[in-house]
Amino acid sequence: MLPENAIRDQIDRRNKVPLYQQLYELLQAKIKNKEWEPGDILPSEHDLLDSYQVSRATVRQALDALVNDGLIYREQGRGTFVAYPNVDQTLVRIVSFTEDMERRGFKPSTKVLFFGKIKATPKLASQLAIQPGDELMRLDRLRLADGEPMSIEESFLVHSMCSGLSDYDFSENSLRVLLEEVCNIQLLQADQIIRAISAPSNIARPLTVKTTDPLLYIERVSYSQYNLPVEFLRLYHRGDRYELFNSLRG
Amino acid sequence: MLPENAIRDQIDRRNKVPLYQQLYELLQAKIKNKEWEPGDILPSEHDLLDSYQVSRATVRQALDALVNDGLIYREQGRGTFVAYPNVDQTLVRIVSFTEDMERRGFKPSTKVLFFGKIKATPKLASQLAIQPGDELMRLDRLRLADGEPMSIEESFLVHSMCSGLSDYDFSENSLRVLLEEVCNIQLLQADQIIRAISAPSNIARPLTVKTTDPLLYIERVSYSQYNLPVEFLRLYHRGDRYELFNSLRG
DNA sequence: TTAGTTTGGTTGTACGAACATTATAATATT
DNA sequence: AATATTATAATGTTCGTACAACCAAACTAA
Repeated sequence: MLPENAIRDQIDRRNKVPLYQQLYELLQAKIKNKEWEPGDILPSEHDLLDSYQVSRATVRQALDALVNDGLIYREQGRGTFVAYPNVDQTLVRIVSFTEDMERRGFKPSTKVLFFGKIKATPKLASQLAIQPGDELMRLDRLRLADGEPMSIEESFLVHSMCSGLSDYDFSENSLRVLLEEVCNIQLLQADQIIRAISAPSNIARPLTVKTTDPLLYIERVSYSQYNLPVEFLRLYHRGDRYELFNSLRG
Repeated sequence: MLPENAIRDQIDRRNKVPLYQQLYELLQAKIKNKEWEPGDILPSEHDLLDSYQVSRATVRQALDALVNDGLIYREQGRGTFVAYPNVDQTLVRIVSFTEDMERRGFKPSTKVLFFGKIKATPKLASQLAIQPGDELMRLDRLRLADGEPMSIEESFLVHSMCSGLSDYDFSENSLRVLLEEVCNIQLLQADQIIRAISAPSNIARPLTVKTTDPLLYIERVSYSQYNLPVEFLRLYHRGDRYELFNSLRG
């Protein structure tokens, strides 16, 4: 983290970003940077409003958002604590394969299977709100956990939004980080469909499974901060190794 | 809706339930009872605080919860509207098969495959926080959509919590409604795991699929209002007919 | 007619205050 | 020493207020 990128641990009242949003991001950063670890108690609401010079309502609004994200939990009479990341976030937020695997206790690695420009098919075009025939970047990656094939990701990116990506090594760099740093695009929202399918032969081979074996198949469309579709993703997860977890309310 | 069960459309300040929670439930009921339909504009926050005699903070807290549920959405400067139920709620809240299928445009029906008492296996016991050998009620149902097999549900209920259920017809009555009305148990929380599997032969037959066909398999533990595990559920959804949908944030 | 302006209504953000509920630690009582 | 009480501090709930940002419609002036 370079000093010029380092976020000052205070709220800028001239900034147009709402105070609770700024506070939310500051606290989120502290948790993500392991400054506060799971089980740690956060400063009390009173301490926080004192430190950041905002009202309690603002503090609580920021904390509410973190509770909603599952990053913290509150216990009346005791305090607010950093949550244990046992809850699988894959069905709540956009999580990188790397983060996902580390959460699950695997060592992730990646092998690029294909990278190049293609023309949009009608189906891709409609998902990405472009014209059939428009240029797309396609990136196929085999994802491994502890060296064993786990998933295949087929990414389709709207080329006009990210033409500068060709020079990078996608087996080392995170696509999301590159999108943000090179193209100034943040993927803030996504919609996805989850199905169970039989492994198609071209997928089965690199995954080292049989063509009849079940896969957890996900199609995802991700949207930028401007609410424009940027990426269409096909995920093929090995049914015998990969599972999703989530919580429901009544 | 019998008059004695009808919820009075007002807030009871002697009730220990928080005001925002009461208001949340009242508004939720109006939406679920189609009193307000998708696209309809809700009364403004000012109108609501006037009608229910609470503060704006309380109104907003109730509305926040509804937004979180995806039941309403807000547009600054315009108003608050009932959301279109295009979003699949199956990964957010506990949804009955009936409701799920109606959302998807199918006509649901049910065939009971098995109903009786069994002894808890070690695995079931650990999931339900009871002792191996303790009594469970088991209910296996084939779920059909437009008359075609869609899913199989295997329910395991802690017998000590719901001994009065034996007399009911589960092909006609909703298990959740019976649990609530007969046993006074509400399923407010659940954790589940989602996998892709090959259809086991005993499941494949009633689903009318081949044993190698992929299924979307879900294991769910549901908890009561007292936070005690009540039901363990195995769901086998036909991979060719059933899919899940959800949204992610960045 | 049309482009710009005003106005009223809506949600969004933010403040301060008060009391309720719960958990923990300190203190008093038996 | 064990138990009951009290004090304190934390989050939970609710109120009232104010202004900002935004939208739509009515209005005004070129």
